[in-house]
Amino acid sequence: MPVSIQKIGTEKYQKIIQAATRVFAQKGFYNAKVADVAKEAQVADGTIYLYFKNKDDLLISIFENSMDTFTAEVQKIISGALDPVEKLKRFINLHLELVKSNQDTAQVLQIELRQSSKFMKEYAATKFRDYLNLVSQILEEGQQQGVFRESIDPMIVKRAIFGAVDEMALDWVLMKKKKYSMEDVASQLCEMMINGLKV
Amino acid sequence: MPVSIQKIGTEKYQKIIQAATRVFAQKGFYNAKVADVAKEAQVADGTIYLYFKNKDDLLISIFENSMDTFTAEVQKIISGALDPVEKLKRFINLHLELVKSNQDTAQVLQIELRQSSKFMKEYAATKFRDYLNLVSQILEEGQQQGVFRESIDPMIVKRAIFGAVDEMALDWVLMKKKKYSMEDVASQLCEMMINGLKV
DNA sequence: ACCCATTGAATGAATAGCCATTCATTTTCA
DNA sequence: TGAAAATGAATGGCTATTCATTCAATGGGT
Repeated sequence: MPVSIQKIGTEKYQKIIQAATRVFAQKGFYNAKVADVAKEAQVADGTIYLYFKNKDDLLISIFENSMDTFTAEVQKIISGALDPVEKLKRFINLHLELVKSNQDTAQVLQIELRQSSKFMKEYAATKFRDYLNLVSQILEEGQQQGVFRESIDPMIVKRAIFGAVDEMALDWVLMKKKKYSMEDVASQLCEMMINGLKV
Repeated sequence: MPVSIQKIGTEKYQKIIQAATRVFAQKGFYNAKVADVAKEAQVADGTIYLYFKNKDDLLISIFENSMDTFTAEVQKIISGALDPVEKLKRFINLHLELVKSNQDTAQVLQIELRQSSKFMKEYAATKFRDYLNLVSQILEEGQQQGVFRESIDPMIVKRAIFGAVDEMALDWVLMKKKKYSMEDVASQLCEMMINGLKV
């Protein structure tokens, strides 16, 4: 039986997605058994295949499920008539916040974004680009308004900013005993980035 | 037969390590067969096991082999009586350079280590910390000399800097058609970081 | 110079275990 | 009561690892 679109959003579909997210984050995609996911979701092994084509599809679905949401959330919070500096601050804070409150998902995304088959990489790249472009938008806006230096190249710098923020977020999540708070991280990042960009 | 220490550095050992690096970068650790590595190294499957305990050991060895070298190289170039700003510039340039000229290794380190077992993650963390601390050293030195702001926390910012630089490097490597040169990347990064840190 | 015994390296076919996926059967529920 | 959903034991494919065998180099004896 094919996996029909109407199964998405089903209670069981969500339960499995969430279980898979936890399990993949915990053991890594390749070390996780489908049976592990089934057990975590309190479901029979075969049930997974009523909702997902195969193990890969499970990973792709996790990605799809969350990436759009994250992009939309960031989009929402930075849109409006705020000044670019404020937008950048909000972006940094929100990204950290999103990672913090979706730790397992964040770990899975990180992994999926970077490894996996060619198909997935290209597929993921598109969704990822949308997210990244939220940053370059801010940068361009800042340049137009004369608050950010003209010499910076938004296409390059968007990645640097993302890299810094995401590395911090993931590290903070993976850190056993928290040596500093997420607020400290946010303010340090904001300070450095803003000063690094301003005219 | 155990893998004796004296096999390390052997011509065949190196040949296998290099083949494995290429294959893992190409197909990903979990999708690569030991037989693939053997073929790439022009060696029989069984021969691999004369030099490495198992497939995991191959991955760990790649990591060990390169991480120390990289750390040493960076250490060398930033030591000496240069000012911290110059050191930071050198660090950024060298890291980019290292990734550029060791693309397969960089991919294996970045991508594969993130998704590997808990053991490897913790093992890798040590070597990685050594590398990161080269950055915080620079930052502290800069603060002592009064060129970098006191308000920055080296323990936090070292990771942000690494994140930005490494994300750029990896992205540049993975990018099919290069939209910009590595020199552009370096100068953009330097500009942003230095301005972001200066008093 | 030649022979051949010894040793360690290398080979690759065979093994064995793992685990994704299937599907005959059972359960649920409308 | 029958269709849909769920189950989980059985299957089959895949591949890491092993190991009996082959190969090559060395050197001691003639």
